[in-house]
Amino acid sequence: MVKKKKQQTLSTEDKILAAARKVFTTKGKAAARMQDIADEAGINKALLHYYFRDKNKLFDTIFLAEAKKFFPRINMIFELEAPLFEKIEKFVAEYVDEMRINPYLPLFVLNEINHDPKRFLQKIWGKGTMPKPEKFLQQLDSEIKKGTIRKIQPMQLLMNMISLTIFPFVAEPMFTYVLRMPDKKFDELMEQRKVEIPQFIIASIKK
Amino acid sequence: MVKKKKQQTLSTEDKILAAARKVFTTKGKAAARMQDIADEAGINKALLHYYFRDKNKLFDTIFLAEAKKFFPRINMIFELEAPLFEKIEKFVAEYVDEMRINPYLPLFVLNEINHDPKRFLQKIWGKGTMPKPEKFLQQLDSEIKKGTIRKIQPMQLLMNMISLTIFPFVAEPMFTYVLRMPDKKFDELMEQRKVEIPQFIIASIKK
DNA sequence: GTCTATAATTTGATAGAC
DNA sequence: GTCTATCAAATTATAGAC
Repeated sequence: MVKKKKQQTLSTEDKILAAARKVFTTKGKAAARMQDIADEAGINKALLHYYFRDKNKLFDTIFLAEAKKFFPRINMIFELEAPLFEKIEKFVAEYVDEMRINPYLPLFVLNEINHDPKRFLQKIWGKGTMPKPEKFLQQLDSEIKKGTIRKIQPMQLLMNMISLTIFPFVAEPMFTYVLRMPDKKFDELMEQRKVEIPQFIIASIKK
Repeated sequence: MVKKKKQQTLSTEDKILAAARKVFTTKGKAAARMQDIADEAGINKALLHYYFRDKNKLFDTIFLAEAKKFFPRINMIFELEAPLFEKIEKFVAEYVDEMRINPYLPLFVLNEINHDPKRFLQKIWGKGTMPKPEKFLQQLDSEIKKGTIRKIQPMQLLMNMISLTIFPFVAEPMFTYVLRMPDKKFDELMEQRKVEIPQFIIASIKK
């Protein structure tokens, strides 16, 4: 018995959070209006300030929650104990699943980090969750020495893996336009990529 | 004799454009302040409005110029008449060079498109420059049939190529932080990618 | 063309009734 | 907790002198 709510109706706080999430992630922090959020939540501005003192506090709450969906999965591949190819498959599948649900996620997070890196580093990201890529990079080194995969700079391979997985979601509007692709077709392609990306990587590095 | 300017000092209009470009691309449209731009240009706000009627007009001027640096190169690979592997190398090298000079470029463009796709499609992108990927996709099909490269969905390969090339620049702040990488090291890695990416792709698809 | 001063508008935030 | 009304601050835009 985890959830106590018996009603389907959300609490005011939850309505605000859902509305704020929608407005902030689609418009960005600077362009988001407190009035937009109030309208979206079906309440008035004063109530926003009652629950969350000001716009910055509300934004931080949302951003932190979204960043937690985005980053821990990168961490995961660094921590996970598994054979290399299995790790790659798992990483790609998890990320694609997350982003098919929340396609706005990477662009929102990357953009806000870019606009205010210091705030992000100091206030948002606690030192406890600092990712440690060393283990994964060492695993790559070790596989190269064993001769399982061809010689390649581990850092480059890591970048390739992350780029292949995340970028299409960052560039969705561009892709659907440049390639004249309906949203449904795009979503199908993303689903296929859970297989396509690991295949592409492994075909490139396996000896 | 292309450039007529004999003085090193820029015209007021050029100073404004340079300042606006810097402020818009680093802060984004919504967070950019006319005062910031005036300060950066070393003039006052009134003069901004004298040269460009309002913020929207100024922004459109900047965005259009930046988008033109970003998109035509995608178009290039669609139009170019060359063997496949050569095309890939050329595409990657051109893009990486452009983005090493303007690392902010892809995130700025993709973000503003995302925040207002209709404005972008209707006002900014003329139908004349509409990219036509068909030729490139057909070339891939043809190479697969010839047996030069393994079976792969052309659309997926195209996405892979673009993702590998552009994403690191979108995610620079994340990479330099997560991988604890000084800016100089990042720039070195990007230079290497001009070779690394074509190698990575070709190793994956060549038969 | 360029400036100072100021108007007009937008927007975040608060006071106070219910 | 929730609302209406209002204030205060920030920001775009203009008027008018030089």
